[in-house]
Amino acid sequence: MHDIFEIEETVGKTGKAESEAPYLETLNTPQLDAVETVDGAVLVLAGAGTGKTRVLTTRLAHLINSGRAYPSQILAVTFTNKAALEMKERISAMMGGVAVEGWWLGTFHSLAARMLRRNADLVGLSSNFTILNPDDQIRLLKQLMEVEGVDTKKWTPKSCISIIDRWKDRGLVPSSVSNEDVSDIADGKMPLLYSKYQMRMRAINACDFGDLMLHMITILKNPANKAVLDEYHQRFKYILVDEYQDTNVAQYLWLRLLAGGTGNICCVGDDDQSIYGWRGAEIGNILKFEQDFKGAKIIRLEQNYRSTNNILKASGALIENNGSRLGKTLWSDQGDGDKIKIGGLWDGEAEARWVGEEIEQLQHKGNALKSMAVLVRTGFQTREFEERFVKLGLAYKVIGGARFYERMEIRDALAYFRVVAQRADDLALERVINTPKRGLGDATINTLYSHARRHGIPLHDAIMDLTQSDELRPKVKSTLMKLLDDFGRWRSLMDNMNHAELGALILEESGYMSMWKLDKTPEAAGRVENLNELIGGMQDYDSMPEFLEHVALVLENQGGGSGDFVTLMTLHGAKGLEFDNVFLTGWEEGLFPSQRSMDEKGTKGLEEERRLAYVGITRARKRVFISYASSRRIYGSWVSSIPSRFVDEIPDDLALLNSQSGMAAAGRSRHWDSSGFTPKVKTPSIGVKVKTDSGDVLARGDRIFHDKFGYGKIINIDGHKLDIIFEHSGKKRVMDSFVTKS
DNA sequence: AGGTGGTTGATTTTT
DNA sequence: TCAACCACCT
Repeated sequence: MHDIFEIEETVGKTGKAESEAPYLETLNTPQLDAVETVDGAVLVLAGAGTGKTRVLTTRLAHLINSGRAYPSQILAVTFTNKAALEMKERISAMMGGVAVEGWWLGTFHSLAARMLRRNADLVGLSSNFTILNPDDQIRLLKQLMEVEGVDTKKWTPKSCISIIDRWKDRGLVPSSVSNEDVSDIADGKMPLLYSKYQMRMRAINACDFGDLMLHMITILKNPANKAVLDEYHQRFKYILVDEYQDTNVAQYLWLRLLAGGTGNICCVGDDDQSIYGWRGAEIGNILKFEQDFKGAKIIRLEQNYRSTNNILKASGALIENNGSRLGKTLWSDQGDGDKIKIGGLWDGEAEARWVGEEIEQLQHKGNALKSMAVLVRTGFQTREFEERFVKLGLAYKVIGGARFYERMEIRDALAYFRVVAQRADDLALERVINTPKRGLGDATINTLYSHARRHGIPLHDAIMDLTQSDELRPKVKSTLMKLLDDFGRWRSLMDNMNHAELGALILEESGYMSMWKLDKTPEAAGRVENLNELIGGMQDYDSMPEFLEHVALVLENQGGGSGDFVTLMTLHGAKGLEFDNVFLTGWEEGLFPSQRSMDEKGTKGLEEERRLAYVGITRARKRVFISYASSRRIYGSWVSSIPSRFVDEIPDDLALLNSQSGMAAAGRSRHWDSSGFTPKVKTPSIGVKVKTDSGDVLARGDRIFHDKFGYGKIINIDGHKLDIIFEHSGKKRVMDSFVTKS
């Protein structure tokens, strides 16, 4: 499934294993130390390409082979399903094909869900609770915001749900949200909304991702549940954690509670690769590991088996600009290799052309397209490369984007299954109650919902109530009764019928399948195909609930397929992967490092951006190309920028620079042959001055004042529209009539 | 119920 | 620029 990528991993070579165990022989000294230091707390600081996964899997195998623990006594936690699968495969291969089913090896969320299903009653849930996706979360919160009279235009449900998510990431339940955490967002009603949200979730027997961790913490730290904690302490003799730098506070608390028994916990990670702070990851977890786990031992893996020394030195020089790090220095015995090529280009189009040319040259020298990746900071940047690659006839694939389980028809089908599996799943029921059309409009739904909320019961039960009364029109009433009847019948079939067959039956009997079969829009055929694929895929699971759990927790196998193509993706998406040739594009101040990160998080934001640059460089085995453009179209308007500070942080002696004539060069003395460039004739059409109705003449670079946004600087002029970077609210496009010269 | 025009606002993303 | 969303219309 991930045959196109060489997953992060390189094999150690120079082992001197004292033990007879053959799997230890290929490890180098620190790797061996990391595998054999089994007792107590251990932090393995594993730099990029130093054999992290190998250490983790070998350690797991070693614990079992040496008789220290049975597989069922080891808790091994990863961040993504891909990493968990990778570990399972390797372990299985290493141990002669043992079956790993039933082991406690999985993602934080899947393991916590497994625990929570056994103990759901302790937090007022039943064990068949639904796991909501972000879309459901937003819809639920939106309903509550409307009930509380919060303006959902001014404060979007999406941004409000992320506040709740961050609270959950920090392990905060509604009652522990403190005053400092309250802002004027949602009229200061966020704590109220949070607690209503949790109440409603309980009423519909549902959890969001954050709850999986949060509820388990609540259970484990409650003295009344000491027996539960004791049981886990007895069970788990050893704990292994991957990507520790990405854990949030809740995950840390969960780990610490579970490790409280034996104290044998081994975390592997790299503080320099912490790039998920914006979604709650707490780099402090790895930085203060020694304080958190008394007597902890830190082992550094610094020999890199992936990249050339030039690449390692460049990334090392860059990351040294960060303040708080544990610190390590990567080295390799593979020689210096090529210098980094830096290209300064006029605009995004020229940048895409340059990258295209370099790719073709590499190709002529015998490099396969799949050895190359073009990495961008933000999704929209891929477009210009795609256009260029299409022109050149270069095969490429964009990784990331819409996934199978996010397609509309798949979600609808899953919503039917969810209601069958768990009748209280309001959000699923709401989704399909009138799909296909059954003549149930907004008015009816609102009546049902207000009844449900008033009585604190799920929608499903509200429908049962109201179909016993005369509040609804007879037509509506009979439609609803028929629907409940259908769901009841499907539910009763669940135990006796094959779940895939049942799935097909539901889609037929509900009329959902025929809705698409009769649809004559161009995409309808594809949707029918997708639905059939969904039914087919269900066969791989043992039951309907197991299938739904998989869908809720497991991401799509992205980027599959074979063939030779250039990979295009974001820097975040590239973490954990490696390529011979890596193109790092759009290295401009404001874009990378992103202005928004710096505005919102200051130095912390900048340092995370720098770690992102570090991750980017260290993806490369042989060659790194970095490019920046002096102007580029962003959201329709031209933006000029200077080269990223990160470009300057690459030492001159490791890089060669060429920039298109007339451009300000980033570094001073680096030059490589300039024959590769054709000077660009056309310069982007950018206005420089405008006269406002009030008679002011505004020019690019002027400092201005805007009634709503305050002070800012004009970066571009397009007729009477100005692009301005405001000191407090970032870049905005405004009309000149609202602006005065300051 | 379905279509339309006007406004808005826009990273990074896994589970 | 462009897509998503909503209010309003047919």
